[in-house]
Amino acid sequence: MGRGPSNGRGDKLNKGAWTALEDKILKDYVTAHGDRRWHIVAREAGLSRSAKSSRLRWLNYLRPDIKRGNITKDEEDLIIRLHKLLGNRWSLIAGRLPGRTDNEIKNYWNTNLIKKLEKASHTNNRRVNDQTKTKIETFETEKPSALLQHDIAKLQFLNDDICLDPARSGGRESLLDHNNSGYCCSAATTLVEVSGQLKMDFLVDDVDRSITNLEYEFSRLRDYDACLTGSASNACSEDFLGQSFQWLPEGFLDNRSWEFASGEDWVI
DNA sequence: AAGGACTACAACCGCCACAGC
DNA sequence: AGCTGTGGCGGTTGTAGTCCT
Repeated sequence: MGRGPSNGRGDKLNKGAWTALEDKILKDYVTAHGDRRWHIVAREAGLSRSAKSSRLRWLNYLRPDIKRGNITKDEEDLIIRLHKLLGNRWSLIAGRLPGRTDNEIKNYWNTNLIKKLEKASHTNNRRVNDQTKTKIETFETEKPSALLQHDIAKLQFLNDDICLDPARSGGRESLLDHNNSGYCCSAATTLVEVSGQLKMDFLVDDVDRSITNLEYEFSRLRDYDACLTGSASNACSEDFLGQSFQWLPEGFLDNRSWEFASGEDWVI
């Protein structure tokens, strides 16, 4: 039998479920001294717990701003959308759901949403052509600002995938996640020019989630657009400060009409 | 009522990034 | 430049509670 975990003083560390007394000790200590330097917290609070265990208990359970209770429908929708954009980056997703922890969202995803989405996907897949998994969704909108168009076009350069040939399509790539801020968009995959019109295709590979995701993704584009044009809130603007746009000359897209390409194989 | 299957979620583990030395 | 300590993250496990037969 190997040596058990220790707190540096030779004391054997507790593992497993936290007791109410341990919770109280930790909460009182962190409230008084702050939640930094966890090795000091663990040592000085008088808990026979590791720094890691103490930190996790505080962040996932004892923190005063934790929201207890069931995940709401709105929160669930947001989790699905964010997961579509960010993947298993639970801390980023949690950052967009006040009072929820990454662990809670991860658990909710693994125990509820995976099954729910698999079931929905199975149902919806029967509605589409079984020869293809990738769909192109129509999304009509008013013309975004030139600056946003500019940035979308920049993306195409970044991906080395700008194409004016509608036969080509790009892969799903991050659009706005320049600094791991969590603001990314996987929607703008292909920019094409057809008969003098600029079109953007949204490629989706998950039919049941496509519409809500496209709405969400496009709303993120609009948020981003608002930030660029100065019409957004400070909080939003701060997320995009310091971005630079230099791949296309100003005005490159200004005089083009703007729409999103219609899907050819979308089946309702 | 018993016990096996399933669910929910707290907690742990291993890995990585980063700062300080 | 390399080492060490620490914090943070995502994956996984353990287990209590619930459901089902």
